[in-house]
Amino acid sequence: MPAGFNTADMKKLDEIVATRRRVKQGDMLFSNGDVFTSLYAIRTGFFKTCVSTEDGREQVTGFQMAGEIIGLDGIVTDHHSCNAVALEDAEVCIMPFANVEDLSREFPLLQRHVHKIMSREIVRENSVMMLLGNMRAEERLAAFLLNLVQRLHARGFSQSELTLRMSREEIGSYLGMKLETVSRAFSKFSDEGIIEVKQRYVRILNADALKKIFNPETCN
Amino acid sequence: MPAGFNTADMKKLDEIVATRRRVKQGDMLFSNGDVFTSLYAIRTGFFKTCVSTEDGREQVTGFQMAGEIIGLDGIVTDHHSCNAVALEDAEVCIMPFANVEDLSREFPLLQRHVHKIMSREIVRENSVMMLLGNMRAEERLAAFLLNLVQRLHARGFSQSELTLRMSREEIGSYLGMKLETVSRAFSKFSDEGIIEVKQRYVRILNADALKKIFNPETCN
DNA sequence: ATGGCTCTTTGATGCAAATCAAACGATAAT
DNA sequence: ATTATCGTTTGATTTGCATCAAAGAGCCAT
Repeated sequence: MPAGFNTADMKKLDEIVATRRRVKQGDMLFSNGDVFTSLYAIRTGFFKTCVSTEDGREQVTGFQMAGEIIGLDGIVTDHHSCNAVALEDAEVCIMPFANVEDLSREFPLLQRHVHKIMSREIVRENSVMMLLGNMRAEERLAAFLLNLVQRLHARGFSQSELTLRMSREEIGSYLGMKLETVSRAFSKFSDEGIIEVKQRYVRILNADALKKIFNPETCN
Repeated sequence: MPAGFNTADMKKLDEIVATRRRVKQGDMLFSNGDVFTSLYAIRTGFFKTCVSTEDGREQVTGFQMAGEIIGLDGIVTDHHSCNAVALEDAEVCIMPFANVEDLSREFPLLQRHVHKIMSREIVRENSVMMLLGNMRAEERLAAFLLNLVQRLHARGFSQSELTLRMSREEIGSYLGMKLETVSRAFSKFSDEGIIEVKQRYVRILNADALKKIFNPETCN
């Protein structure tokens, strides 16, 4: 929540975040076709969102962690168009969207906040399109790791160590590559001494090298 | 604009759409780094939006036509993160975002409308991610053509004929493939009698066949 | 018309990633 | 402990698309 509210305001704002829901690992918070009523703010845990075709192909559209908002896809049609799956036991705040809209009209700061969240998601997806459309396998994985660790660092975790919450297959689905290719890219980075990998544990030994792979120009 | 307003309201709402701007073919409406002040509603003409990396790779993130809104990317940072280029002479309504937000607080219907526009963009990008991550070249082109013609049809144009406003290279950039591959896919469809192509003119002869290519399951 | 653009098509070749396949490691169940 | 299961790694092979290359088509300016 953004700053700049007095205590009376805060009380009102707290209401939209009043009810919570626990989601067990592997369970869906919502799924394609569900009626949309609420946005969800992740309190703890880790989610993936994915869309799928009738013939069973699945595309992971994002990985979300504490503090991030999911469910925005449901606004346009009043129905969700993707699945949100907990990759570990999680807890979310349920924010009934009608309340969000009501309070947004009352509090310009909240309104602005909501708009920024949606815009941020649009911009994020733009850069995923760049990833999928223009980058090679290793560039994609480098970008993915840097993005993950940066978001974790912003939450107080290490900027060089992380434990992946998702499988190689899920990473591959997000990055538009097969699990074997993901695995090979991990091994390559490991061989080159850029990272240390042990299953889902990853330590970044040479962040600059990763950045250089992701974008050869920026870091000389 | 959504229905359901009285004339007094409409007058106010008209204000946010009061000023217009012409954009010549090839010119940019806004570009990466520009300060964000306004959304733009396309009145006439055709745009592409694209992001690019420092090393010059470009990804077209969308093609927009009359009635569609561009500029949403700028909200989150107050600066645009992509370029909007007119693919033909165009005219847009400038909608200062501060006004949009002010009036959204006053008119719930407008507020809802703005939210839906942003959500629609998120959902669209989700399906582009599916396209880029999971589909083969011909599936992508089939999906692209079907999407384009559907949007044109919704605007009163033919559901079987269209004139492309973008080059093979731009189509390729959007779909994550090279211009030669785009050209080959066009030729293949043409050889199979699914479409008729003459440069940028395309006539869809067998929409069902296109749908089947896009999604083998749905149409038996 | 003519030459000089740009865009498009088509062919030949190369390569990055997919696919196929098998072994390995970690975890959970008996 | 032993087996089964799932996720991961690694190797061999195939393939779809990229790349390289050149010719053709449309368009503009002179």
